[in-house]
Amino acid sequence: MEFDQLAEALKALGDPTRLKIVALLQTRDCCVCELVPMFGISQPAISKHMSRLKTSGLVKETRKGMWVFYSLNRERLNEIGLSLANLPDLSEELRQLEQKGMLVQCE
Amino acid sequence: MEFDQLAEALKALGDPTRLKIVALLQTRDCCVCELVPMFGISQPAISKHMSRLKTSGLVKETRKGMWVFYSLNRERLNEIGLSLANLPDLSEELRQLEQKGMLVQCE
DNA sequence: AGACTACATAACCGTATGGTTATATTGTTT
DNA sequence: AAACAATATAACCATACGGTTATGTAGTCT
Repeated sequence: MEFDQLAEALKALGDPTRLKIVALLQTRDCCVCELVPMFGISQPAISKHMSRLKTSGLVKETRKGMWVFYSLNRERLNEIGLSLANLPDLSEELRQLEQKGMLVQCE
Repeated sequence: MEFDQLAEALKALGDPTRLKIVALLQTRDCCVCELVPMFGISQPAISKHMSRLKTSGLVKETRKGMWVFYSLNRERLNEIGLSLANLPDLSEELRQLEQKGMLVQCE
């Protein structure tokens, strides 16, 4: 995964409310009206959080009558964790920069 | 790890520049003056990024003469990855909320 | 059709963020 | 001591963020 995309995903997870929502969705799917009383913030606030989680691929929505059920995209969450545990090796880029003299080796 | 603390760490990683710095530090320690030309942003900008990474425990600094070498705290990075892969199970909290009737079970 | 419910979107607001330039601060060198 | 180099801090700025209230939209139920 590219840095920009991974950073975007990490930023989506880097909010306590969204992080807890993701944890909740591990247990079971939830609709917005369930999440509102849990977090004590307004319905639009929850909607925006869900929208952001959806944009970064962490959550899928399923319309069911009036309700919109959000479910966790476990593969995506797993992928982010793996990317974080396995960040790209930039030693080659470092070597090239050093060769071009663009990199001062301090010490 | 608590949600707030983990979210804080994820937010620290949720910036492309900082994420790439962390990846670079996997290869070798760097001082600020090396990072500046790599990213094409100002020295204070790099300093602030390093400060933030240090605050969230992802990076350690070692003063060596004029330079400050930053090194990756691999344990910390690992810990964050593990926390993300192993988010708390909130099923008990969900159950309690349902018992109190504070949670509408939709459908 | 009309009222109601769940959700999304819009407009707004205070604060955080990521950058800048200017100015300490600290160590090195002559 | 004076000049210089590397880093940090301060002050500032535009944009992003996380919340709010108000309003639109779509499905449900008499």
